[in-house]
Amino acid sequence: MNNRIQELRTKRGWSQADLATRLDVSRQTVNALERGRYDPSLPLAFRIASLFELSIEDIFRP
Amino acid sequence: MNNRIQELRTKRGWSQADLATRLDVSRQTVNALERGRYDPSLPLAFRIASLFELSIEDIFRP
DNA sequence: ATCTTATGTAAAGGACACTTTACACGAGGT
DNA sequence: ACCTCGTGTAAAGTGTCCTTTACATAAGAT
Repeated sequence: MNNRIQELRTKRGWSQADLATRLDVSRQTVNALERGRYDPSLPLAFRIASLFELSIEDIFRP
Repeated sequence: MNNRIQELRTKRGWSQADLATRLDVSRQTVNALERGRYDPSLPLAFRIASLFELSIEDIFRP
């Protein structure tokens, strides 16, 4: 599952650690998501979409 | 996380086993999702949304 | 040259997502 | 009485999600 997390994060000038804090996950989790090591849980996907004010479908594509 | 899976399934006259087949998961997984025992993975959430022709946000709410 | 910041990665562990097999129960049809 | 169908649940196993701790490296600032 492809995602635009890195693009959306850097567009805002945030580090992975910044984003991790805002999502209430570890920095390693943000790194793993950006590098495609695994997909987020559904609740985390909702937090990501809400933070970036986009729909889940706009950020992730199957 | 709340979801409308049972409502959408019964509206179509499908059994849990019918839905499981269409989603390519076990019947127990459908039952667990409907009963709120756990949330689907993100890929499965996409398959559910696609099957019902709705957005993930229309089916699940945090 | 040293320090800091950002990123990538590893290992070990806990919790969750999903499987298969199996059993129980109620409702309806014959 | 029996059979089938739909649903609920349990136990054991596998893999994924996410954690903490820890180390490595590159780039930039001083």
